[in-house]
Amino acid sequence: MRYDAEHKERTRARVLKEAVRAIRTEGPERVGVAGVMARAGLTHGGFYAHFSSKDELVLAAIGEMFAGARNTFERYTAGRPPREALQAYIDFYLSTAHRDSREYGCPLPILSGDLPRMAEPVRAQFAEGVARLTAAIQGLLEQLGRPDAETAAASALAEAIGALSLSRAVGGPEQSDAILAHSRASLAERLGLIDQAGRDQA
Amino acid sequence: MRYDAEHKERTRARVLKEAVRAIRTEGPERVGVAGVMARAGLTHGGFYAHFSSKDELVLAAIGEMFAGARNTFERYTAGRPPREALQAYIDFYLSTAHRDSREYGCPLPILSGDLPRMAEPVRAQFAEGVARLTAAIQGLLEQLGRPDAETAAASALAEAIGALSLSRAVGGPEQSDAILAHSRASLAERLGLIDQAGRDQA
DNA sequence: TGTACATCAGTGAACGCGCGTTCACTGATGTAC
DNA sequence: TGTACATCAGTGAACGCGCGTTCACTGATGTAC
Repeated sequence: MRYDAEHKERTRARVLKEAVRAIRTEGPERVGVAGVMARAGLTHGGFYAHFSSKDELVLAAIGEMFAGARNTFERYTAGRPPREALQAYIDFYLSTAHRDSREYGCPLPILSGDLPRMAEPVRAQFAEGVARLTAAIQGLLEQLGRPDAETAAASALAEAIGALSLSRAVGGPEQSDAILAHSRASLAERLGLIDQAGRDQA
Repeated sequence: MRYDAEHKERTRARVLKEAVRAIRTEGPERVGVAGVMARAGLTHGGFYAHFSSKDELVLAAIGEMFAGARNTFERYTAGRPPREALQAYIDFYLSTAHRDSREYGCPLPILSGDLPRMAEPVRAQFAEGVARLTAAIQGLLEQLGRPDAETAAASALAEAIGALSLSRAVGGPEQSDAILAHSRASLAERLGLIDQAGRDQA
């Protein structure tokens, strides 16, 4: 290699990072090769030295997003007792900050609408992401001794994703804040958490 | 007018109907003027006799979708006692039939992902649709004597939308069916309904 | 140490394609006499 | 009743534009001697 061994890899990572940003901001159907490359400080022609097609880029970028989501879950829950861990993750998930920063948020609500039209490998990643997160929540609920942990986990995840999607879609800040607050209150009650922190933080 | 008075109106309705179909199937960003016109049995040039732009078409089509959704809610709830009405609507909403027929389903999960990128009038329609449906569910819960009807209604709607979105996004029929079943069970319990019908129908 | 060479990440012009929109036109139909 | 005319919904070629992809090239860099 003429450039040092990591050079190309670093460039690829930069392009990938910009692709993630673009998917989050514009949606997976609107990402453009030229735009992503320009934001990475390159011209569009060089793209094919790193990815064989736009579809491959999107697939890789979505993989990156799910890796990030697993990280986020870890960050909020690792080393905490189950009730506190659940509380922390839900408070984050249904926070106005999460709603407002599509750039760093959970990929599930961002991708769910476009997914039925996407290629199989992406759908498989998504399905695994859902299963993984549901299982993680279920695990916490089982530690709390809940007998219906599986149903409760699936239900909580569905509500969290639905509430976040709605709060982003609805324009007015009041209506949007209310959607998040109602779901935080409901989840706190259903899962036996304390809602205080959640309410105040909003 | 050279053609009888209703001729143009009927054509417009046909184009609009195809636009609704296309938005539901392909998503609002993918609808094409030429495609919609072709499905309506016309050539693309004639489009501008009916709509001044593609954006106007999309706006009108989405209006149509929300009108349909109000109809659907009425159909499942009108003339029924509140508990039965709620049960019927939720059973419909979280049915595999609803999941599988994007062509006739609720516009909220279909549009929520694309909405943050859409024009103001569309967002206003969406926000009104959410408010209306939440209020209708809240009304039923109040008739059932629930003190926290507002929170419960917002929470139930969020869960229903989230579960439907996830069940559509996830590929495998088992995982998808399970998501619906869990949310039906959870909502039935939370709202004091009987889940039998829901479980069996899936 | 200095010079000639080989490599290959990145450049930028060009391609075919589908899109939304425009526009001169056509021809089926209702109206006037 | 029959004929000439006016209307206008719908046609289809053309436009400019942005897209994903290709490709001949360039020039900064590492290697060989």
